[in-house]
Amino acid sequence: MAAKYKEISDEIRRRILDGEYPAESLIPDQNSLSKEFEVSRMTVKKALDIIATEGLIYRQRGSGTYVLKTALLGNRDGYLKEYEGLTKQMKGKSIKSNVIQFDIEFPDEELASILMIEANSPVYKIIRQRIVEGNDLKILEHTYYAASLIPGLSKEHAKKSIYEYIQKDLGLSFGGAFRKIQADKPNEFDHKYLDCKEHDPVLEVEQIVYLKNGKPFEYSRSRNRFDTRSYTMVDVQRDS
Amino acid sequence: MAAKYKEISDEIRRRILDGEYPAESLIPDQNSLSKEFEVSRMTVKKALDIIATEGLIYRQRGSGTYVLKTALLGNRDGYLKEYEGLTKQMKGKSIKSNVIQFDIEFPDEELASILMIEANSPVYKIIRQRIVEGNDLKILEHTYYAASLIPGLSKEHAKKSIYEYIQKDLGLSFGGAFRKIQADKPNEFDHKYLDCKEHDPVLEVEQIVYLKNGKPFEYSRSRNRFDTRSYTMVDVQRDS
DNA sequence: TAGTGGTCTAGACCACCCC
DNA sequence: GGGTGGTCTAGACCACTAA
Repeated sequence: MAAKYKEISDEIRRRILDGEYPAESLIPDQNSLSKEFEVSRMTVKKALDIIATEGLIYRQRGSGTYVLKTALLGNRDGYLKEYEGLTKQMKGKSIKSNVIQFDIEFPDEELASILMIEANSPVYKIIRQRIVEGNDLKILEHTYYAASLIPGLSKEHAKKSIYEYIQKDLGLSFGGAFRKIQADKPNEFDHKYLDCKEHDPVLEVEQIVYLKNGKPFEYSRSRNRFDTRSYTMVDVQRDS
Repeated sequence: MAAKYKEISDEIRRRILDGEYPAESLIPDQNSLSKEFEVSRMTVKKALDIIATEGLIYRQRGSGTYVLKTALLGNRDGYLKEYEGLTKQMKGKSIKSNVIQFDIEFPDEELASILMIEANSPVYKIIRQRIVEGNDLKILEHTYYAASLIPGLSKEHAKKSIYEYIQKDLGLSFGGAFRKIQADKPNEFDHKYLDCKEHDPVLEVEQIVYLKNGKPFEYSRSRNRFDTRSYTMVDVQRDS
């Protein structure tokens, strides 16, 4: 049983996306909604808070709650929730993972520091070429996992979805990620696996992914040829 | 008079950053905090919600609230809150703005659609080279403003801070932004104003910035030489 | 002045962790 | 079983907008 505010926010989001609450229009006030859903006004407000951080509505004291006409911008191409994993992110599309390297080794000083582990605590080093079918989209991922946190990882998992193994088989939850996006010149790997021409720029997303308890378990660099991928995000001002 | 939950979250954040609540430690439970600050537990929780979305703490039902050891990662280089404007973002550093072009013109079809204006509603077109002093950091900005929303913009404002004009003089507030980050090959402008070598990749941030009422007022592309700038961000999973 | 959203309370119940 | 955080309530007061 989900929380009430979650169910209500899901319902209101649906009404906006389905056009029952059209863009630019006022939606019912919080008192009406609390009567309709038979909850307290606080619970309605909490539901609206979620919709607001998603950029769908705009509230003004004394006036009401409006549907923003930008509410339907959604379905962004590379919407950056990378900790969902590429497999989930590209849902509906089939992904082929070509495992180029799968090793277990000791981290160098920098990597040990990033993953907050000791120098004698091993890490998995995995390089994969991911191919999104029917899309001509190729991605090159250099990934390290702390073996102490993600035990039993195998090349078989790497061929499918590592995140599925971590979440379903190991029962771990992700807490968030720290990311750096940058452009780079292509290297030999990129030429080979991304079909880069000699001077084609590369877009790299470097990330550290954390478990819910704050422990970093993954460090990765995901490289894309400049003309195949971009990252989009929505930033909503808090307050109001 | 700020809201209580805001004051409390500011105070708790300070305690974490100052080390009064050390990394990895448990902070006082919500009942203790509500007694200390003389507010209800709901208000304490709302304050902690803010700190949690900032990635400083981790809460576990039945167990308590911990300071994450990643809490001090802050001070990221190009932390992506671009709607603050470069001037504010680079606070402490002096910025020189070299106005390359300042025009008012009619938008083409695509731009009119992006800014949600009519084809006969004029826009300011501004190209600026921004130079962060002592940093050798150069940025090339191509910007369009809807003239109907940002009246009275002048070349003088462009030499200083346009955002300051919008916020202080016009009294407008920003609601958020939609961004796309991508890599690109350098063009003639980049060679000239970013000191790009012939094949140096460029990192471009394309953004649409909205006012609080959801109206888009700015479309811009900010270009940086690949080795001078990266964008970092923190993504925290909701829930828990 | 009526109606809106923002904040806050005091208390309640629940799910969960740890002892 | 005792303590934690998550949710929810019913009502209150306030700030603001609009008529």
